[in-house]
This record gives sequence, C-alpha cells and structure tokens, in this order.
Amino acid sequence: MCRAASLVTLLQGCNSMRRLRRIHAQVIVSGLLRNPTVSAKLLAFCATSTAGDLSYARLLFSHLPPPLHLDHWNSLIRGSSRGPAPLDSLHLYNAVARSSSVSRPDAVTFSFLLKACERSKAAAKCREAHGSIVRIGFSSSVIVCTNLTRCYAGNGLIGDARKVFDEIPERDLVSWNSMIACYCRAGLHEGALKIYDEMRVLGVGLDEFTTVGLLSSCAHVGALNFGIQVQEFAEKNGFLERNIYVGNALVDMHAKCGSLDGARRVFGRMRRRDVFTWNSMIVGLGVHGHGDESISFFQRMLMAGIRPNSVSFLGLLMGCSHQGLVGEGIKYFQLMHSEFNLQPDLKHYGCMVDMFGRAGELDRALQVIRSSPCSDDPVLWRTLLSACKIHKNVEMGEIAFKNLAHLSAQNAGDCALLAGIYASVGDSQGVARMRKMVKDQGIKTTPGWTWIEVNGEVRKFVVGDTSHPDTKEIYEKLKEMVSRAAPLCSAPVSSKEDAAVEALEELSENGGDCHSEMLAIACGLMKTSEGTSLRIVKNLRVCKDCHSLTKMVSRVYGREIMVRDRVRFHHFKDGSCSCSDYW
DNA sequence: CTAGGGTTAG
Repeated sequence: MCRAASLVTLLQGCNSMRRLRRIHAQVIVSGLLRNPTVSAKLLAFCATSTAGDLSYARLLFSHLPPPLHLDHWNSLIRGSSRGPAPLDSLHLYNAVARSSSVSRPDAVTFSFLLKACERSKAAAKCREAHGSIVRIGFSSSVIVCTNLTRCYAGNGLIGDARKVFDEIPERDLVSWNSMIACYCRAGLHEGALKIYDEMRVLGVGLDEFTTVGLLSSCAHVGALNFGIQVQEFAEKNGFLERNIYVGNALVDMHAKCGSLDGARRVFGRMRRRDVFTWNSMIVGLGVHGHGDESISFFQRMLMAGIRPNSVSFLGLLMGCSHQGLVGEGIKYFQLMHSEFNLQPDLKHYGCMVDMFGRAGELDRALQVIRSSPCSDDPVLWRTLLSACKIHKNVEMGEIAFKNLAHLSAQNAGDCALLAGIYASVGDSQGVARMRKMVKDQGIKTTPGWTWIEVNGEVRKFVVGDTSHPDTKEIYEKLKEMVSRAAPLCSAPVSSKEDAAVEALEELSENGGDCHSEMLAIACGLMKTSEGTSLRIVKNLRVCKDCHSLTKMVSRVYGREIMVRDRVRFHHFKDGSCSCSDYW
C-alpha cells in the first residue's frame, strides 16, 4: 500500500514520457498495475497531459487487467477527443455505454464526448449524444449542457445551440459567456450583443470573459459606443489592469471602430503587452492606411522582445499597400522569411499584388502571383484585375480575366471590372462582350449590406432595403441628401460607355440608386444629433460614386463619416477622405 | 488543479 502511494506521488510529479516509462516499469514489476488508483494515474498522464502520448495510452489501456473503471475510459475519451482522430472518442463511448462491467457514463464522459463531436464536425453525432444525455439523465447538468451548446454551435447549428441553452435549468455565467462566444464564432455579432441585454434584464453579472466576447462583437460590427460602455464597465471593475485579454480586445475594438486615438490610449495604459496587443495596433494602423506608423509599432514590438507572427506581417503589408510604400513592403515581405522564418500565405501575397498593382507596377504584381504557391487562387487575379482598372491597362486586365475564367471563378464583379477597363479606353465592343457574358452565363453576384450603430442599436441595410419600420423617412432623407450633395461631386458619369458599365455594376455589386451604405448614412443623419460622427461597416468595397458622394455629404452636413469596407477604412471629413482617393 | 467560457489574422 505504501508502495502504491509513493508511485502515485511520483506520477503526480511526472513531466515527460521518459520518466513515465520508468515509473510504468516499476508499476509492472511491483504488480501494482492491478491497483486502479495507480493505473488510472498512469493512463491519465499518457492520455491527457501535454507531455503525454496517446498511442502509448491506448497500448497501456489494452493491457490493463480487468476490471476497468470509468476513470480509465474517461481518460482515453478525453485524450482522443483532442487528438488527431476525435471520432475514436465516440467508439470508446459506445463501448462504455454497452459495457456491463463499468458504471454508466458520467458528466465527465459526456463533456469529452461532446468535445469530440464538436471537433469532428459531426452534426449527426451531436444529436445522438444529445439523445443519450437526455436518456441517461444529464440534461440538467449545466456543464454538460454548456458543452452541448458549443457542440451544436460548432457544427453550424446555432438554433439548436440556443434551444439547449434556453432549456438549461440553472444557467451560470460560464454558460452565458459560452453562448456569446458561439454567436461570435458564427459571425452573428448582433446576436452576441443582444445577449448582453438579456443578461442585464436578468441581472446576470459580467466578468472578463463576457467583456472580451462583447468587445470582439463590437469590433466586428463597428459599434464604438457600445464598446465604450463595455470599456467603462471593465475599467470600473479593474479588468483592464488584471487581464490582458480585456486590454487586447479593447485595443482591437477601438482600432476596428476607427478610433485610433482610443486604441493608442488603451495600448499606452496596458502594463503587459503580448503579440495580440501589438498586432491589434499594427493591423489597426495598417487597415487605416497608416503604413508608416504600423512600421514604427512593429519596430517597437521587436525592441520590446516580442516575436512577430504572420498576422504582424499581414498588418504591416496592408499598411504598405494602402499607403503605397512599395520599398518598405518589399523589405518586410522578405524579412518575414529571412529573419523570422515565417511562410507568407495567400493574404500576404494578396497584399503584395495589391501594393504593386495599385502603385502601377502591374508586371511586378503579375510576377508575384506567378511565383507564389497560390497562383490558382482567384483572389490574387481579382486583385490584379482591380489594379488594371485603376491604371486602365487592357492587356494585363485580359490576362487576369483569362486566369479567372480558366479557374471558372469569374463573377459579375470581375466582368464589370474588365468592362470598366474597356470603357476607359473607349472600347465599346469590349463592354458589350462583357455585358453579354454576364447575361448568358447568369454569373452570380454578391449581395451587399451595411451596418450602422444608431442610438445603441445595430441596424443592417441591404440594397433597396424596405424592411425597416422607418423606411419612408429614410428614403426621404436619402433624397434630400443626394439633392444637396450630388451637385458638388465632380466628374459626373455621362458617356455612353460609362453608362454601359454602370449597368454592369448594378448587376455586380450593390445595385443602382440606393447602395446600402447610402441608406445607412441617411438613417444615421436622421437619427443622430447634429455633429455626431457616423460609423458604418460594409461587406463590399466602397464604389467610386458612393465615395465621392460621401465626401460631399461630410461637407454639406458637417459630419465625420467613417466607413469600414471589405479591405480598409475611409475617414470622410469636410469633403475629403483619409485615403486621398488612393484605394 | 478531477467536466464547461475569452483576444489579432482567416
């Protein structure tokens, strides 16, 4: 007995498989493999420790003398659930459930079974597990049900997740936080923010986890006011000092909502900073087009002894491409591999193509694509095609388009781009060909939408939206807005070719007269008091017409308007935009 | 410390 106790102590201090093998040998020699406490500890280390070895655990398990205990099974189920073959957990579970010699599965068993279902993306298995949970009587366990919620959500079944959550008899803060995280991961950020209201009504408190989840959703939808409210709560409760996740989420929220000063302020107050903190600044500055500042933060990061990762470089390269810093971009792209041994991925190549392309170096942009390992990705060719539109380069535009067609990836937007290139050089036959192609092939379009936060509420607009209760007023405001701002816009489109292109653009992006962002801006002007800044987020890129119209709206109404589009930020103020029309 | 929750980029 004394021997067993000392082996258990040894196992508790074990930190490597080398040691474990030695202990295992002693266990065998002393005949203590029959002691379930000892064998369970052995197995737990192999199956679940980060220094363990799952195949060794399986081997050990298969040689254990009966009777086996639930602990043994649970260790193996737990280990398998996060190993390379999570479905093994399901087989083990079935064996436990069938076995007459082992006690029934417990809450631990189900927790890891659900982890396995979540990871293996097996929605049907998730439902089966749900059935077993109900049958065996764990549907009132808040821990099991929280896992079940995550399992459904992780399999894209957010509705089922919500149903399980709603039926948990005693929901605790962890389960609320988990629900928020599920909405975030599913991209349902408005839903995540709504949870906060429910929590407030029910008097559920918030902790660091809650604030991080909410801030992440605020960042995604551009809800700065909401985010600042969360920030005040976090500061009052000392979260910011205590918890680096909260600081990181705050920096990111400010940066993503266009409040770079706010981001810098929080950054300056943080006692400890990790790679997430620095990256949030580098990426934030990059997407705003402040490549130079992005670079200086990167250098400070190195001096602070934090090792950059591929996200750091992505931020840097975005900054370089938005600001036209070609030389710097090349330098950091090379540095990424030579100094930090990081492989560029599609996004990094995309930045390089964009950077060269917009700077007019179309040949070098093409060279980047050809020499990249992802030259079969439509995104890169599409980026090149947009650059060709800016520089009116038919020859290169056709090369890009041919590659898209070759990949069967050309969409209506691409056709519109190439048509635009033809139009810009007066080739009306080219325009007609593109038009025909869109019609004949029924090439599909991406629906556009825009978010705006007004009076603490996030509202979403689509093209020609008439779903809002105040639709009529919004359209009246839109009419007024256009009549006041449009006459100030320079270079109205009038030529025949441009009209043809416009027709194509209607097909391709967010439609004709009322792009969703214009509705959002009209709504914002109407619903907020004089002088308030407007912040909107949209899923597509700002089109040229909306860009010039928004500039004039900012002047006529004396409003700052921040637009976050698919790739970057635009700050409109007094008739001009922070991108200096370089985008 | 036996089972559940969080941040950048996708």
